[in-house]
Amino acid sequence: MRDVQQNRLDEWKAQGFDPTACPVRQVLDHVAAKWTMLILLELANGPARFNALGRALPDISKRMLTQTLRDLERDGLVTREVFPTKPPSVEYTLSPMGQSLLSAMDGLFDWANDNFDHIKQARDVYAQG
Amino acid sequence: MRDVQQNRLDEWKAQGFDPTACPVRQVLDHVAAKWTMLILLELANGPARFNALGRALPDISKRMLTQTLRDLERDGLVTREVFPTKPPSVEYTLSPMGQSLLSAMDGLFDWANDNFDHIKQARDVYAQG
DNA sequence: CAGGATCCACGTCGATACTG
DNA sequence: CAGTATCGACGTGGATCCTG
Repeated sequence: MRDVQQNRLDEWKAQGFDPTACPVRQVLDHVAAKWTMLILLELANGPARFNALGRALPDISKRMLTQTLRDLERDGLVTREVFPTKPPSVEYTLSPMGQSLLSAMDGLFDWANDNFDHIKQARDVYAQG
Repeated sequence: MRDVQQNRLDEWKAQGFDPTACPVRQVLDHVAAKWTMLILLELANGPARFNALGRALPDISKRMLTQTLRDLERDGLVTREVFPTKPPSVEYTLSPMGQSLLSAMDGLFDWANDNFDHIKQARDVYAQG
């Protein structure tokens, strides 16, 4: 609430504290990134090549697949290996850290499957009222 | 990968299956929503009023606070109660389902705190190579 | 096969001003 | 206090075309 609490925000910034630097927010942003988790889940089945991932996620564009894989590689969640065949083939593998992230997400996945019906119900009720 | 796998996507759609309707994706979108989790975490400390939440999250705008709270209420994760005082006061409370979502997120929160340093390291390494 | 580059439509979000 | 309404900036992502 910038208009009400600009003061506090400014204090934080003056002290070199950036609320957007919070680890939880950073990881949440990652999780939020629309494709990251789907790709990680796919790689949980084993290493896969670029187009194989594309086939597994029919509604992703090449652009986004490339970009998301770069981000994941950059953050050490996925390993990229190029094989000098012709035409070239590239294999993506879940890193140990990527695996541990998926493990940490398990609770959330289960929750999603268990509670989505409740959410839909809540939405219906809300739509009435 | 629309150009490569448009066929498969079309098949799915023809069968009435919408990949974006996947519970996991829906919940992930929710988690992604930049402010939802921060608000839920804040409400974990107990019920809070509109401006109290704003004070706790200095860099949220009134617009986003309102909108996010509406979404949470709509999905049954948060309860909204109006007290007819003057000026009016509104209290937001975590619902049981909201609490269970937070519990399901615990693993992820812990992971974020434990592994964020590793991610930063990976980024540094990547920035070099 | 595995991308890189470019263009553009769209949705999200912040800032601002106003209300019961 | 707790919002609503409106506008404009910005980022994200899809479509398309090109390359080693």
